[in-house]
Amino acid sequence: MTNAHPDRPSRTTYRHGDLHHALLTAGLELARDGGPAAVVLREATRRAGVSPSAAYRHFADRRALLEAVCSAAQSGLANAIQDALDQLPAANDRAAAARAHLRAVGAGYVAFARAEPNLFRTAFSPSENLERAESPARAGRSGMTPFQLLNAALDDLVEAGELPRERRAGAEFLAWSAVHGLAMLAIDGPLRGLGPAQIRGVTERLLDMVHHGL
Amino acid sequence: MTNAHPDRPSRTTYRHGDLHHALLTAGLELARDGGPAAVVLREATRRAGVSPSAAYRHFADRRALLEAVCSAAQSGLANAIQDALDQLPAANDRAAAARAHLRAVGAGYVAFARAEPNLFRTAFSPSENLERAESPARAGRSGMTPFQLLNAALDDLVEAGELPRERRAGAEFLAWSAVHGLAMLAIDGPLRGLGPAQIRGVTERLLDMVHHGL
DNA sequence: GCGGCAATGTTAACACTGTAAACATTGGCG
DNA sequence: CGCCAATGTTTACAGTGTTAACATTGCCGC
Repeated sequence: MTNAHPDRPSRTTYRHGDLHHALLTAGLELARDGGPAAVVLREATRRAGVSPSAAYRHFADRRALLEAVCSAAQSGLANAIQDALDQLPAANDRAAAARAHLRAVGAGYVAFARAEPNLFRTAFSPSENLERAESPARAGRSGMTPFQLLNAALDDLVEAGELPRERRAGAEFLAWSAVHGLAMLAIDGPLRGLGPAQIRGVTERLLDMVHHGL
Repeated sequence: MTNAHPDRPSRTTYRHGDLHHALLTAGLELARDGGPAAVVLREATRRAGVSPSAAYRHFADRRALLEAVCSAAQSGLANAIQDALDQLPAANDRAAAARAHLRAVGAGYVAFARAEPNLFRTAFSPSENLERAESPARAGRSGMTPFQLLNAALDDLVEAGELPRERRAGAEFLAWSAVHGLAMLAIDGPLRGLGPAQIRGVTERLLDMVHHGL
């Protein structure tokens, strides 16, 4: 069981063609079912049908690959949030729409953590990481990173008159803290055992807390 | 630099005496300056002045050692919270005291994360972990785990009439989510660069949010 | 007291990892 | 068309977790 993809079509050309992309894809696959610790250089090269050292032509070291995978995972998170936003019904009440907007961001965040716990863990694994929360590599199809999607929702809340402008600054950290913490509890913590409906319930309550407390 | 403790007093007896404890201590030291990934069996045995395989007489595998270290780290977190509680001035206002009680738990939590980021990361690293949030091994000098200290604070809040009893159930998850998330942002996230005073400020604001939103 | 057993450590080995240096191949540019 | 830079391979080394076979010795029952 050392090789999940024993004999890949075993390319005939000497050059691979798009090894960088192949390694990233393999790494993402490894992360999806194994978390950050499972993204291993040699296994990635194996799946790409290439010798171990070949990876060093495209990534400085294992850490560099892991960070690329991590960015891809954050991009997936951004898409999950976007999914939640897309399902938002068109509302005529501006204020209610803004509130729903913020809630959808939180709900999408937690939903992704539950659907892809290993990718979620990977997205937030390496230190020196979250710092660049706005790197384009972390963006989803909307072109925005999870952090930016959250900020947009908060801005919307202000413009809708639902959040006093003087409380806007820093609010993203409060909201993010709450949602991120909940996501962690939901996949690794005491909330792990709960079913989807219950998780949704706790999430709603937490979003209430954020809304009232912000 | 493969061995930080080159020639330990190199015991004369064949038996070590308390290898289990020595390994755990070494593991904790490794975790303190290197995080969960740095707690490595062979290095721990080296520091204990013992051969690599000896560890297997006391821990099933590396994971088992890591989990023991993790419990110890949580115990440290419990003590940090207790420190914050101990510094609480004796108040005569029951309600204010209960509010301060909860805030102290949150503040101690974040303070520990900032003071010992690697231990904090270790405390919450292995999956299958937070589940047993009440294991005695995770308790601090008060005999309570971080989770139990939080619950006690919330109970106090109810008894002081500051939290409606019907909103008590599950409140621990909301409060924990917020504080835990903030702690993560403060050590690995965008809040990493902030100074102690600024972190205290954000923490206060977050605790306001929790208090108003609970 | 003492003999043997079970607990504890040691040695040696295996399979795996990341990484570097020297070498091989080849696409494309002058 | 020939050469060079980019890309991939081979080989090697140090480090890791883990196991099996062996060594030592504290302690418990006779």
